[in-house]
Amino acid sequence: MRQKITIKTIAKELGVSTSTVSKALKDSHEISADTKQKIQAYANLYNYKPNNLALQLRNQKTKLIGVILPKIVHHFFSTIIKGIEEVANERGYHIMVCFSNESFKKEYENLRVLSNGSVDGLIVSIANETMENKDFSQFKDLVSEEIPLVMIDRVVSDILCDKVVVDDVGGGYKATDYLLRTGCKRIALVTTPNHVSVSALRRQGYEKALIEHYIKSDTSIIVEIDEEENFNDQIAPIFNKDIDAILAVNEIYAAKCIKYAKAKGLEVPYDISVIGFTDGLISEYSSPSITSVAQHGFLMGKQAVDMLINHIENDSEDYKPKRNVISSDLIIRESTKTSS
Amino acid sequence: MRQKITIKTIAKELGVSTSTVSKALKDSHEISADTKQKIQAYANLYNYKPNNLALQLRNQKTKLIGVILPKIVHHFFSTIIKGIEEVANERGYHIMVCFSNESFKKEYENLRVLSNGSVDGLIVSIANETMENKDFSQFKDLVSEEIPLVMIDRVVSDILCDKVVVDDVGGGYKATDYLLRTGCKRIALVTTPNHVSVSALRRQGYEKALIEHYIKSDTSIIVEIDEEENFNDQIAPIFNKDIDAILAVNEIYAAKCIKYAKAKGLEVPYDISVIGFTDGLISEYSSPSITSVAQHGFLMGKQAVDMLINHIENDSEDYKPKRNVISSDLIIRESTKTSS
DNA sequence: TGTCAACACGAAACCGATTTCGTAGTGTTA
DNA sequence: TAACACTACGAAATCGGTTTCGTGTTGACA
Repeated sequence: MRQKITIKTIAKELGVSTSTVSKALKDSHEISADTKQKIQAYANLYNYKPNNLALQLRNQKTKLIGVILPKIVHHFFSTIIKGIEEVANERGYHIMVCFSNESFKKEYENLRVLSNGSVDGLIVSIANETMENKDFSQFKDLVSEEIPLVMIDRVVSDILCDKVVVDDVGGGYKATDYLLRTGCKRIALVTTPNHVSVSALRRQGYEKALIEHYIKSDTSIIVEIDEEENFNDQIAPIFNKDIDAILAVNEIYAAKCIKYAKAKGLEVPYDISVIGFTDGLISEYSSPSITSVAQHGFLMGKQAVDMLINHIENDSEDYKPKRNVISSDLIIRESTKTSS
Repeated sequence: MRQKITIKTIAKELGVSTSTVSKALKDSHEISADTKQKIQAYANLYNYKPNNLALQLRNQKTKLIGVILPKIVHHFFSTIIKGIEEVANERGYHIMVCFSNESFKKEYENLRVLSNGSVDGLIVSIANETMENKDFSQFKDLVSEEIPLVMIDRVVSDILCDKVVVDDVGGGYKATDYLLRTGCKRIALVTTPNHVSVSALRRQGYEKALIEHYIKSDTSIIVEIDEEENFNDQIAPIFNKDIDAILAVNEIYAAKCIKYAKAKGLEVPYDISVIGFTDGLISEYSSPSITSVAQHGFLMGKQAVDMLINHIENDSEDYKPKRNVISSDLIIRESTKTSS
């Protein structure tokens, strides 16, 4: 990079001290109008910009927020980022984004680097691998170092920090309840293995709704997809079980189920209703469009960063962790019958 | 934040100088084994981490790359980010992500902040608004300040920096050519206003293919969507023009066209073929799945960051700008006939 | 004419590291 | 014993700003 112009350069060039330059650029009353004018003109001419690093070091704050998410090519997570970035910008912050790719090691590495003073606070959604091996020590370290932290979506309860979560139980409940109210009797559940905490919660909601309608949940129509490659082989069995509806824990599963049903000659929603989670582009634009549980990632991002910045800028000794729950709503489209 | 432990703390506590501590922590031969052991043990015990800001200021490099994109909730751009982040991490960098939301002002603001020494280099895809008003002065400033810059996807030719672009002309050509080869005769184009540079290029490819097949392009079957709200009203006219295929400049337009065609009782692809751009989730999971032009955003991100870091780490005086073109491929799915 | 306040500016400390250079103390050698 | 090398460490400069405090000059007032 070319020789940057600094306060020192200006001071030397104009034969004044660095303090004078600094004050003049801030329009301090201590400096005479003449000198100010001269310094400001010079600074403008040579396009002087104060070095951010120096300011950050001096002020002991970076106005930067670290964000660590499991993945990015995903509607829910990208809307979260959008929400975070929007509010962060409004409040004068920028964001550093990292991805764990669901890997414990990469998450650990990112946390390590970002907690070295690079950022004023962190927003994290935990990687699946970390959820499985249950090693949360690095998060506990953050808390004990008093680095402001907000956990979103995938959270663990014994870490004392702010949290924003989706009401996944409620979402599962609402979807299942809606299917039952529109006349469905046997609702299959297409989900992921249970260690994925959000799936487990959605399943709870599903089971809760069934119970309320006096229906026994039947594990033979619940599929836990382990490898996405042979998705169709894994869901095939439930189609022989007289089902008239499917609740899928994400929109890709929902779309795949619809495709499979069509291939089997079933018509959606007349022969079979389908509801997915994650109200993304697939749900909106496929045909039939898919009824789905919206999780409001945008709102989640906004709330998370608001809590974080409040924490950062509030230097009272003891901060009481808050927990926000974002309710999930059912967006009704063409893949379900209308309530009658 | 709690009182952080610094080199100074350690030095005072152990009664040595800061230089000794610094050297001991780097295992310098200048320090006796005894002293080293003592200092390292102390640092470990109190979980000392060197302050990143101080290091960045000292080393005059941040190991940070600024990324400014028009939007995030979009398959193409999110894959670009993924590509950038992956290679950046491999090479020891992190990324700061900002979004312009297609706004000139926000782009300008982001550029201003990031070029203050916060990052070692920038990757930018220009906002639509900037494309329209053609004010690229801030980019020229970056170049003259010798801040490494890579422009991706939406680029302007008279800025002397590295570039990575998609072969949009080729993509438009390949798609149109394929439609013609599979028996389509009248291919409508559903596009955006022409100032969006990528749309203009895709249209060039479309027209080139028509010419090669001795077909005159007919503006009555070309629609420039201006407001997405009444999309259907805008495309309705072309359906009365005997068309047997549609080339849409993005996957949302393609999906909406398919939906509209279905509603009109047309069957895809037997009555009408459809091809979109951006090979995202919609194309893959809707039914019928949509034949589309893949733009390889992942690859684009990887190449961009590679060029950028090469530039950053190569301090030879004159850097010659490079320009990579990523070829776009046709992914054939169910919304088009098979070639026979 | 002496006193004092206001003005305009500079010196120096500071943020947290790294690194160059200097030096006290010890041991070796002629 | 004088000269010298080596070990182990510290002082100080540096990165680029901000901020506190001190000070020389001026003018007003008694």
